Amino acid sequence: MPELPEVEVVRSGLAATAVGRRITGVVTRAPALRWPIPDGLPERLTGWVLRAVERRGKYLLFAVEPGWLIVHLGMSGTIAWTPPDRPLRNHDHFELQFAGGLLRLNDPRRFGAVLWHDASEGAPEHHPLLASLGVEPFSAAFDGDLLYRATRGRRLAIKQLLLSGTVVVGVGNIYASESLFRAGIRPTTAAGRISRARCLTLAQAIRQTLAAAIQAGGSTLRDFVASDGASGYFQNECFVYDRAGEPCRVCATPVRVMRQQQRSTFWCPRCQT
DNA sequence: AGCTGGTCCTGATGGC
DNA sequence: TGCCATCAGGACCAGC
Repeated sequence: MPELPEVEVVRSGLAATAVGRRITGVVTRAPALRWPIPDGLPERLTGWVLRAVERRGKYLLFAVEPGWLIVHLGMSGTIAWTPPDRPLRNHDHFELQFAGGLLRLNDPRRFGAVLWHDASEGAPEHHPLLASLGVEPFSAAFDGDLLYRATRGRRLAIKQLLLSGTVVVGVGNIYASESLFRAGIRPTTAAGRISRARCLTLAQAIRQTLAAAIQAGGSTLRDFVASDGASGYFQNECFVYDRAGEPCRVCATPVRVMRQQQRSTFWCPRCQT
């Protein structure tokens, strides 16, 4: 489910509602998501005030004095405030308790992650999973120039390069199709054959697409909700994603769908060349 | 049965 | 030949 916009919507919701509150308890109800949930989280987290909720790519970072709780929502994860009297649902794997509030992580497919990065290991950027991520799309480091340099010599299709997260993070399957549509670039184009000018356009399209999605509260295709339970509505604003056979919003040509690396790619054969 | 928002790992390939 | 970077496919999992 969650690509960068959805994770950012969750992050900003938690930054506004959870930061500054003291953690009163931690409950782990599953031995593992994608990886084992580390032992000792209750001891590491309980009693500390949550200092910040940050984001790196699609990872959420909950900062407390001894370190960072790292959470990834995978394909199907949600983390939201839950009434204290609400019975456990299936796949409620983890929870953070605060005075007067309860955050529950629910993840049916268990592709997500709950991990710990100790302050003694330095900044969380040094965590093995975060160390080799591409740049943040809203950082000054990300522009058409970077995209141009990073794509030279690459024969991989641009859609797949965007999904890989090695150049820029946060662009998943929905926003890769949407960004390429906005940039007018065919998803199968070899990354290394995209001109400098089109790299500039694409970098801009990526930023615009992600920003618009954040503005819309993310995309709720099935089950995404923000930390307050709200659905996103960017799916209604998509130009191509999940619109196979429907008329392109720009030229009315039927939107096409194809498979790239086992993932659906949606595109307009007329607008994208 | 086949599809779904992610991404790590493995093994194959290709260039120098 | 060997080393490296790159790339494709499989794996994980539940729900519809």
